[in-house]
Amino acid sequence: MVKTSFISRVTGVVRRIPKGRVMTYKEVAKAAGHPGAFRAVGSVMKANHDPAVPCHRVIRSDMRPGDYNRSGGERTKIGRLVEEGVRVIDGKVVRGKK
DNA sequence: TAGCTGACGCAAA
DNA sequence: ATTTGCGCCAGCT
Repeated sequence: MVKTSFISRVTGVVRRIPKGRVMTYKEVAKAAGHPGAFRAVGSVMKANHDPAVPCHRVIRSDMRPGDYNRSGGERTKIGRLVEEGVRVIDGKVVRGKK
């Protein structure tokens, strides 16, 4: 039972994100086969709250954490990323190197 | 069924 | 550097 190609691909990609690593919405959309569907990626995330899909590891291309939910937004996401081993400086995500 | 919104991205001003 | 407009797909009203 495959919801839609897009959702399956997106969830599959996000699920493969290793700990301490983050991927931008654009990268995920591209990896999912829809390089221009970064909007849909976000929509799918909130609509599909799958525990195996660490949506908090998906950030914006601006290096900002973006939003996670309406109850905390960036702050909640930042704390989660930091616990995973991702360095967040000045509200911006740093991928292991600077 | 149709229309609007949204956890976004990029270009232009 | 910041703001505005446009484009994209899926989900909700």
